[in-house]
Amino acid sequence: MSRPPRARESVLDAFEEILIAGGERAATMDATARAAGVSKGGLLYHFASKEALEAGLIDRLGRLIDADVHEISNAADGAVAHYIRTSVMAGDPLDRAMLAVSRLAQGGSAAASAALHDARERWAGAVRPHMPDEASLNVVLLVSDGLYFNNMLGGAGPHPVLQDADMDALVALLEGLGRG
Amino acid sequence: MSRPPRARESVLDAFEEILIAGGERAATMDATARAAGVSKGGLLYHFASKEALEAGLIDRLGRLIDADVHEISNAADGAVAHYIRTSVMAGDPLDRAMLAVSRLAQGGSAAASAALHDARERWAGAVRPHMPDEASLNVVLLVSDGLYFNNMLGGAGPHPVLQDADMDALVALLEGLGRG
DNA sequence: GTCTATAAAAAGATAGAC
DNA sequence: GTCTATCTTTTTATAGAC
Repeated sequence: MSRPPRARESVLDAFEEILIAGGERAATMDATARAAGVSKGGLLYHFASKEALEAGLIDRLGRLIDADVHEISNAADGAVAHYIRTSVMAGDPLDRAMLAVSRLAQGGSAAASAALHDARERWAGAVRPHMPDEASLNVVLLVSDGLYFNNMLGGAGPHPVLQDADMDALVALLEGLGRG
Repeated sequence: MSRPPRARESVLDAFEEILIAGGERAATMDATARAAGVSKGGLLYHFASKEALEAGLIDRLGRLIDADVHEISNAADGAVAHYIRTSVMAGDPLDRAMLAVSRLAQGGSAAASAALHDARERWAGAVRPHMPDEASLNVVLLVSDGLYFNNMLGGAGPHPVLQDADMDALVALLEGLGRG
């Protein structure tokens, strides 16, 4: 249980934010250092290379997924509802890490792709016990992926993909699938 | 009906390919020119800036979407089945353009994001007449988005998201939704 | 741990020859 | 239409002071 240095976490936060807002191209060491309020040299003390910086972010995602999978399995409102409703961005640490690591995956990072694949398998494991068959499970997983996809493409659209009422109807429909 | 110069199309093909394989960062003017077999100066004759190159690719996507929306509406195997089955990458020109423009959208290109939002709305328009309500329509759209999302994250996984049999079961389930 | 200074390579773009 | 040469800025990374 090593508590990571404050500056290190600030750098990771800044890197994450720039990846989300501007993509891999915008997320340079320089821009990250500036946003984190440290010098380039300061950043390089904590992360000796760009690759190390990316690895740090991927590690952070892994820790957040651990907590989330546990939460889904114990959700009071039901695993499916909880899983689907939290697939639309609320801006919490997991959402942000997912988005940022997705950007890295798009940039060709094999480690980032592997981390996302791994996350998806662990979510599948948490939801599977609540579904009658694999086809229904696939619908739930793919709808969640679809929500992430829309979040990922950014708020460029005039309105969110789903209104609150649409989300309620969607969850009801998917839970119907869950009851066989 | 202007037929675009061969070299221009080669440049667009190369840019698309590099975006898909390596992301926005890898898709430099230099790399694109090299892959297209022209010099940087040659590329810049056809596309005067990086922005113009991206706009060229977005235009290409728009033309392919036109054709696809028409095809979905007239699909012999049913709109839903056709839409869902073609959401998983076959490597055809539309798949490639979608993937490449998604990379640009991730990089913060507002034009790319707008083009993808527009495509989604047009697909919704083509599928809506075949669904009993908006909740069912949303499931179909989101499953399609989810399939694209998984394609987008690349073949890093040990196996595709869906086996053939899983796809058949998925389509059957979604068509059940379509029948109310 | 954090900084400045600097190197080495790569980026987008211009100019002008052919 | 396509090329080479060149300019400017940005990017990653190193070296070494504090």
